Amino acid sequence: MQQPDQPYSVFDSHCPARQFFERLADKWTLLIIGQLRHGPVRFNQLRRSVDGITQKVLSQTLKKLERDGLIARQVFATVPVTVEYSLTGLGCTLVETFERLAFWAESNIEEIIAAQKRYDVQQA
Amino acid sequence: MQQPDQPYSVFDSHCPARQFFERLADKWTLLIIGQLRHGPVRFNQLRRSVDGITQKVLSQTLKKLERDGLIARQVFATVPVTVEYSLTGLGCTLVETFERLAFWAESNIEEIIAAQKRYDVQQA
DNA sequence: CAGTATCCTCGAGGATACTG
DNA sequence: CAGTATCCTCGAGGATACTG
Repeated sequence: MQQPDQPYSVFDSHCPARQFFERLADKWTLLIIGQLRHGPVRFNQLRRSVDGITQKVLSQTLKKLERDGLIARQVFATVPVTVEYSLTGLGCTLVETFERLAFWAESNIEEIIAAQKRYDVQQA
Repeated sequence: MQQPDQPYSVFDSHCPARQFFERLADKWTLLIIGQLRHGPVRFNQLRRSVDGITQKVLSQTLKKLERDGLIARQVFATVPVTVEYSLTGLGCTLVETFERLAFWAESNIEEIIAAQKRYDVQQA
């Protein structure tokens, strides 16, 4: 028996976990998950709150996330129609990871900018 | 005073933290950070262990990470020359985040694949 | 060994217009 | 409101050859 408890590795490009890891590490996936962390949000609300995303890309990303079982899509028969997106149980388990990453980025950005300046001076 | 403790948000596209968040969420950055988590690694070792990465992209990504102050580059005057990459203190604080993300992907990939199958059947 | 230099592909994603 | 349809740009990143 070889590694019965961990058959999947994000370092192996043929591994399904790696495929999904690359999906997580895309421009919008985690930001959308993050916006849903406090409850359901409508399509255009999402579009406004995730600064810079276009309709098409938001629509595509939501569809992929729904397919992965991370978010749920619920349609309300109002006029005009309303659609709410929310996290599934699986999606919820990912939120903490998003929060850590976001918190890290927001906390350490100043130190990173300082490092970049040092580096650029050294190169010049 | 408005939000003195949290001037940066990853949801704002003009914010430096968002810029860096997008950098974190790229195809290779976190995988490289992850490979360095047990100590220094040489260039070609990295290339072999991060499955699928090319020389050029590895080189580019390492340079960016060094500029950000997340990794350190040390040259040894052997013949031929040897170069070791290692995490800085700042880089180390990011490793835990990588590990959580990798662990999440490896743990939940089967549930995700099952959700995808259900979705595809429903659509057909 | 640890890269750089060149050329090139290809698909993510932006812009814009339209719709049930 | 919540999308779809089309067209198009542009740059990440792959392939290959070369080098101190």
